[in-house]
Amino acid sequence: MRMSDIIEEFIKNLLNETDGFIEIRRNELAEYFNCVPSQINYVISTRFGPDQGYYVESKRGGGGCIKIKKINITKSNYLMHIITNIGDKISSNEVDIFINNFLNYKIISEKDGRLLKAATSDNVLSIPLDIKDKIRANIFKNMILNLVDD
Amino acid sequence: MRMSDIIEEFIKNLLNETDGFIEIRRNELAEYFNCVPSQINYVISTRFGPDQGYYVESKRGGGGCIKIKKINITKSNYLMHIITNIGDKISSNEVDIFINNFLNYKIISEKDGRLLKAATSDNVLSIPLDIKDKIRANIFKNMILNLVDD
DNA sequence: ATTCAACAAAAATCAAAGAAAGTCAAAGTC
DNA sequence: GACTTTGACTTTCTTTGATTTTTGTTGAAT
Repeated sequence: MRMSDIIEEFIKNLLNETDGFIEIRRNELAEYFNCVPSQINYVISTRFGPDQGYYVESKRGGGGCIKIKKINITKSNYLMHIITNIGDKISSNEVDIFINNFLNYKIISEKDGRLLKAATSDNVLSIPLDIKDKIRANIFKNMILNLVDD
Repeated sequence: MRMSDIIEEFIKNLLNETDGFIEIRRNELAEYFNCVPSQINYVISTRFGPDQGYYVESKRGGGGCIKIKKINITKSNYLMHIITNIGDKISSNEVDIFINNFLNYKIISEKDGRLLKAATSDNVLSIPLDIKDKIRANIFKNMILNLVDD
């Protein structure tokens, strides 16, 4: 398992134990996991962005820290937000993260998750790079639209 | 016996031992068999496609891997039958007919029908004609695979 | 008591290196 | 001729580390 995944899980566990709000010391966390501090930034920027339903704030300098808040969302709000905020291109990895978050928030079922993945994964979409991410965005949005109200 | 056949058998054995789902490291496997990594791709693409009842997904980069899932055919041979009989290309119209039939026979839910449609419709797949129907077949088959067992 | 400079303590950034897997076509086999 | 094997090259994702930016602290000068 990747270090990034472990850290991600750790943070999500923390969030679950604390009603959705935590404050972490970047350096402490990095030391705990025996990685460089900037890895924490990597994890946060790839897995805890606003599109994933998290609000992040931080402060540098002495006593600095990173605050992460899990945004409370309703299903249709959230999905609509995603749809309107996805640009006209999206990578396989980004879609993956979205799907995982949907599952996390229990917004979609496991089966819907599998269907979304099956339709957007890189293996399945074996088309030229320059259009791949566009088509993926298309498919993804269209599918999500059909999940909004039920 | 050919190398590819040996690898194929090896993977199938793994799948049998693990309830039909495995995660492999391409490089490890290649090293184990003393072949070039891309041979693994060859084996997978010729023997573990949707037509053979396997769903495959993978991830690159550090910690990457290939996941193979065997779909239990006996549970729902109708859908499997469809998959194996769709060629490597399919039009939007044909897909629609399939979906309607599925619905008619209550093989899938309304929602799944909508998702299938959303991912395969012609306006979503705005790619050159020569590859469009191929990609559609790919998406369709892989989605159906994921409807088979639950 | 206030101000300012120097220092220390975080966190952010960004690019390079590393670690997988994918692609494609040439060469080899049967 | 169809199927396999091989390998050079590409793409994707992660890890690492040097450098920068921001914030807080301390202590001397006014």
